[in-house]
Amino acid sequence: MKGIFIMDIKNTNFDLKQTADSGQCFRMNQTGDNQYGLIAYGKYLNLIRMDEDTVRLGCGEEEYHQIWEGYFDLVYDYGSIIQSLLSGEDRFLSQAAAYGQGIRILRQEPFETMISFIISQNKNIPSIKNCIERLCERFGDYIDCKERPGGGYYTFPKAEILAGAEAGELRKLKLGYRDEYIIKASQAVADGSIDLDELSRCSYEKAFMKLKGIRGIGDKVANCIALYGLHHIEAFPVDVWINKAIKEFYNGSFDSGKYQGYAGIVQQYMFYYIRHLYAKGKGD
DNA sequence: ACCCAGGCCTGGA
DNA sequence: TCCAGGCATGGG
Repeated sequence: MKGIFIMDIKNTNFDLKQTADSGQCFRMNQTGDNQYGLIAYGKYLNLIRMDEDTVRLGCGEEEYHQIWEGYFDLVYDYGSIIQSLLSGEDRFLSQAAAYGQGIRILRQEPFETMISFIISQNKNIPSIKNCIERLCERFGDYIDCKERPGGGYYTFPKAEILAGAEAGELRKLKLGYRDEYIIKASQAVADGSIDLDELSRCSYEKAFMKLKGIRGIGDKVANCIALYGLHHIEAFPVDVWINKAIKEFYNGSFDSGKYQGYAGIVQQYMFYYIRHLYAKGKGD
């Protein structure tokens, strides 16, 4: 009844490298040539780039439809958005869209997204990844795994677990001053005073305000959680890189309202492209 | 040693 | 409303 545990996905706008390097997720890593491994929703998924527009997922059909099709937003048509950007008059955006046309906006677990982006503040991406792995090793569940190079892995911790963690324990994981932010946010989720599933169903504006009520979550982090965890694709996170792009290519002001309803996708192309423009010493 | 990182909070103009 | 400084720590 399970069938073969391989799913080939045909999609012209699904690039593993671009998605893994897009800064949305911190547990999708390259494991070989054209090969990536992802830990999410308590599972490990192997992904292989087969050719231009084919990705092979190491999962069965049931798991695919239950988790990964939504996770990678594969039913959504990114092609038409890219086409409109390519034919638009904004030169920077058309180049950005052309460069990052394989990026997808992920539907990550809301709680993991919330904690991950609380950690992200004032850190670079490699450092964020290291912190998250340490957090998972210390507070997540160990899962035995044969498909994964390196064997078993740790799931992202549950809110109830982190809610009961001690600040000192988190400090040992090099989370710095974010320790109390993480504990308080986890407690809010665990005791029900914030309902992340409800926030994914309500409006972006309401979700944004509710998230900002949590200590350690400001405009930028709230928008990241809204976009990558709650799939409010109108959210437009502004970080140091987006600011760089706005300063350099838009004379200091950019109106994301021109892309009503999908500004977050536009933001993602901008982020990925501006980082590429500034990248030094790394061929690609 | 130095500077910056997918920022946020507080306090003072 | 806007800005400066502090924050805990690792990566480059």
